[in-house]
Amino acid sequence: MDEGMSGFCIKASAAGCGGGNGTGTKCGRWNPTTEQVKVLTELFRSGLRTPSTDQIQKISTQLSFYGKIESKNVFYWFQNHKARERQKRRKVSISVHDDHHNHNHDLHHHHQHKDFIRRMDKISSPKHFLEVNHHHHHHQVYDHHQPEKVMETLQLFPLNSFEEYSEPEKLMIRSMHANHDHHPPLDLRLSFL
Amino acid sequence: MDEGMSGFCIKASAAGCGGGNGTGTKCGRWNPTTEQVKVLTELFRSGLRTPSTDQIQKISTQLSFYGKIESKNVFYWFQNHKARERQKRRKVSISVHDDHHNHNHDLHHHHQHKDFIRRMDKISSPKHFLEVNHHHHHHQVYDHHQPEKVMETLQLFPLNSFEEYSEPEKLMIRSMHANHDHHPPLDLRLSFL
DNA sequence: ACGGTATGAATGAATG
DNA sequence: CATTCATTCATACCGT
Repeated sequence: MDEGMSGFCIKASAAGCGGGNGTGTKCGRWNPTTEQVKVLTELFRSGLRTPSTDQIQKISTQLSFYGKIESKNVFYWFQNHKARERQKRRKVSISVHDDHHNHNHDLHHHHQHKDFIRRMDKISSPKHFLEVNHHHHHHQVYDHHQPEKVMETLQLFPLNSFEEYSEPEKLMIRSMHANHDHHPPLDLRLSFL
Repeated sequence: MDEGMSGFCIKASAAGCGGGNGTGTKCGRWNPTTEQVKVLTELFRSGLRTPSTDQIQKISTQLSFYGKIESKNVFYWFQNHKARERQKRRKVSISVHDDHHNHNHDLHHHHQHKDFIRRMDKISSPKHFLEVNHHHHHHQVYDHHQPEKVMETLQLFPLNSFEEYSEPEKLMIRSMHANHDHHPPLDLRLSFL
């Protein structure tokens, strides 16, 4: 897995890194070698989560033996790894329960995939509050319109209201949910917000 | 990383993966049904761009009626959809009708709000040897569990003196631990078990 | 069979 | 530390 799964992500795009590092590494973005990842992972597994500046420097120095690397890469690596690890731990696998799933009332379209039942526990989704953006013009022009409330209420199937329910799973939902917008009962369909 | 890939179901023996369905659907990757895509697209169209965790879970639960799906799929779907839309939008916007006036938009939203980020400054480049000379008390920066001993002090490589000059790169935007009179307990040599 | 394209998944890099 | 953006990798799928 991880890098081990293949270990060929070495993309040598000779795009003038100018760096002058003889390794012909791509400059755009650090591409860790398998060895580097291995070591980093090992350190992480050992319990290191937020290395100090000194540690970061040392680590990157050592890792530079395997290829181009900068301290900030190490820094980011740990940040990301930690964050994603946690994120992963907080997934709620819901579709594992096969109640009456014979959902084949689909229309006769092209190809229909019957791939099911498999417990691929992986990361899940991040959480955040409603970020009904405030039209702050960033350097991007997306998020054109965030409807105040996406009221679609796409009632497509026998909705199962599971508002604040937490299955006996390991819902690690550390709810930072301060207060949802005082949603009274909230009909919980596909109408969010 | 551990969280890297998912447990691919390369061996669709009898577990999930459809168990020899005629379509030979591979389990490795979520393949949304047309209904799922339809709903997702509808939601997107209605303005939803970055669903919160709650929303993601609700959506995926609802969509599971149509077939196997997990929260992460929904998460990724929105991420990708948003990103690609932006990317496409960008391609079209590039040089498209720049009001031939060359607006001198001198000011950009360049955040020069960096102030106390100097710590990462030096981090940008690997230093010489590891100068493990600092003594200090213990102040673990490790999150929770800190293996009493994480070090094996396994010298992997010849501690070369690699001096990578740091280019005028941005400095890390982040204040590392303010005072570090004390250095981490680790004696920082790369080590792994 | 390929080759291109659409898109799911992963992750480096930021920013607040 | 949480969340988001961008880029890339890996596949599924479709056309020729």
